[in-house]
Amino acid sequence: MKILVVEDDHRIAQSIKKGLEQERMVVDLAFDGVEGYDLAVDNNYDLIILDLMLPGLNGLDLCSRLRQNKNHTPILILTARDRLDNKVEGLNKGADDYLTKPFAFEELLARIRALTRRPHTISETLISLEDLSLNLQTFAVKRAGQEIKLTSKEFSLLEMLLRHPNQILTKDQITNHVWDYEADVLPNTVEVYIKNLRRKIDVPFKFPLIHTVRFYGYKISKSL
Amino acid sequence: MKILVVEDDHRIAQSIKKGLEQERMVVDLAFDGVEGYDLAVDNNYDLIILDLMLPGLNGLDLCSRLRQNKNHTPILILTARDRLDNKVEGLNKGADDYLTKPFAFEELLARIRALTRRPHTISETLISLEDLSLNLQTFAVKRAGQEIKLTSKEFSLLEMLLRHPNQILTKDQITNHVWDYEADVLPNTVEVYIKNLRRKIDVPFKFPLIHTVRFYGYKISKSL
DNA sequence: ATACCACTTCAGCTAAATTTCAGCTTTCGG
DNA sequence: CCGAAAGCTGAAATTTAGCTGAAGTGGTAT
Repeated sequence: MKILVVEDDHRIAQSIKKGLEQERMVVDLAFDGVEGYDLAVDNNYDLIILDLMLPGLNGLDLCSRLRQNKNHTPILILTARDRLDNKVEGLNKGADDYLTKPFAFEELLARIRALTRRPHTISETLISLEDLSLNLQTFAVKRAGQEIKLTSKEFSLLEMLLRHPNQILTKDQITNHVWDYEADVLPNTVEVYIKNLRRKIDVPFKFPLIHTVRFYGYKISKSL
Repeated sequence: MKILVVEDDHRIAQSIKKGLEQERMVVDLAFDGVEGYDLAVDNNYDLIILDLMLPGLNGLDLCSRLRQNKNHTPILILTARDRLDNKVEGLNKGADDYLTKPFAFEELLARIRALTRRPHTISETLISLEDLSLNLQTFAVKRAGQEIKLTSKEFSLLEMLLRHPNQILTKDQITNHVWDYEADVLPNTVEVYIKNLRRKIDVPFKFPLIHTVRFYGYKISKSL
């Protein structure tokens, strides 16, 4: 999966790149519109992530130019929350989806998955580990056949854990994925969420799935 | 169910594609007439949705060319409201139905169902959940044997909920289905409609069917 | 013109989710 | 066994999504 990110804010661009690479995607960066346009026509990307406010060539124009050239690469637009009116215009110019800043990385990932998956399959909407399963379509969470109600942050955190089973995730990685990049959350916040998650999906059941790895972070796995 | 959408406006094309995929249909897109014609002859679609104003080869010509080639795939034509005269010509050239822009997605779905359902069956005109039923032919709504009067938007919203029972629908999904794609409604509008629907179909009865799932949306189901 | 009706928006309220805090427990090297 | 750092926890404080009564808007029938 090869993705082009056109975004002049280096901090956001880098954080997207880092996050996507962690998901085994290949990421190219462009910091202005012209550079972005050139890369887009020279390469066959699976997806273009495009900020609207760009030096050089603005996002909307870049978008319509590509479309005029019969380039149908899916385009995901990033826009500031107070400029929602751009949404309509963007979708008019040929963009496929949009996301308002600031966004949590998990949200971005969800959009990317939606735009790039070729045909729909059931397996993509259901992730599970042992007797725990999580339905991304209905947001239903079950363990040992029992339905469990989670809040949205809890769901998002559990989703991230389940997408990286048997792997240690640091509190830092977690805050970067689950919270938006402007949020400045304490490590303790993650601890609290882990605690609440455990209360719902671990404590009432025979064995725990979420494990603390002192000094490193947390891990979801069958044992140890 | 495999459907071809020939539409040069990317926003409309994408919104149709996204909506139909949610209904478990497979959707191919073509952005101009020639591309559309090629796809249509190479694949055996169950339905073709065709915009009239197209670059390359216009919709009416595409339509008659297919018919000349003995391709009898049902064709649904999209046309601007102020060009209703096209309707007659379209139907003459072999189209099976037409829809004026802008349309609400639920309208489109209704046409598609009409064109692709093989034999008529009762089950297709009556959808129900528990003691609530909804007749698509007569637009009659009943709960516990009692007739209920709904406005057209209320009906449309309830129909969408009932077509996806036990499944959470976000406010965004709802506005995309029930309102036309040019509408720019606030999330609160959906809340108000839900409230009015509840007043009519939930409050006067023993147990509620419409449930709020905080942060995610609404769901119609027997319980929880 | 007038009254009605469906539809949409608004502003204040309520309740739930989120975040922080302060004190507690556990772990681990010496 | 002790002290320090890391993690845990219950509850308070804060923020935000959703609810609601009422008002505004535009179209249509009388």
